[in-house]
Amino acid sequence: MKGLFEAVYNRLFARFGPQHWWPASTPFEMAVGAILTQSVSWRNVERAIANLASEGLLEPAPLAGAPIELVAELVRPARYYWQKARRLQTFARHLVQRHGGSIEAMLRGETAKVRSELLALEGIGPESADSILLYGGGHPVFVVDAYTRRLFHRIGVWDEKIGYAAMQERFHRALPADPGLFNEYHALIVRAGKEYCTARRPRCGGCPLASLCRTAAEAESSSGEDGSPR
DNA sequence: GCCCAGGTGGGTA
DNA sequence: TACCCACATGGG
Repeated sequence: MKGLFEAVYNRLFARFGPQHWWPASTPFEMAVGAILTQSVSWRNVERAIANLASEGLLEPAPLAGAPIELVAELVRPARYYWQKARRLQTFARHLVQRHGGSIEAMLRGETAKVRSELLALEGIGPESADSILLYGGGHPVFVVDAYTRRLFHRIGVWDEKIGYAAMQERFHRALPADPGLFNEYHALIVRAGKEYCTARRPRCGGCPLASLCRTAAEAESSSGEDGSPR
């Protein structure tokens, strides 16, 4: 591991410890969560997953065969529910038709091949595909997301408008291709992001990365010049 | 009442 | 390539 990427990891791990990701009991449930969590808080995803479980739909074949009206109603808490119901069934049907209903079978393939297979499915973009590869299949692929973009932008590592592939490449260059490390690092970024690095009002006080961070430094200095009380 | 959350796909210039 | 928008719930 090199430079800033190593320093950030060490600080986050020292503060938060192991995150035990992904929060799911099977690879298929993990993939369902990856689709449902798109632009939605995890709390709402948990409700949707519990609803699917209560109807026995956390398996590829039953989910693939269920009426879309039922699936949509069950995943309603996860927002965009018609769209996500369709995406879940597209994924489940792909597993049934191409892999005997086994996500493990699909994930046994070579990384680049499985990735392009996932990306070809409706509703699975780079982040969802990489999450499924890493957290569902143990492939050495670093997952980046909105928190990663924001947090490392505020630290001064890259521009706010950097794309997914460019961010991912920076991690792949800086880190050894270790799935265990990638797993923990991404989870730690999300943990820190939720707690300290939110979009509108970051809470830099107490953030383990504050001494590396421009936003935190600005908040600190401006409190002594312009924006301060009295 | 307002903002935002572990994105993706489709459209336009 | 670079933006813009639809999708459409629940919590702080």
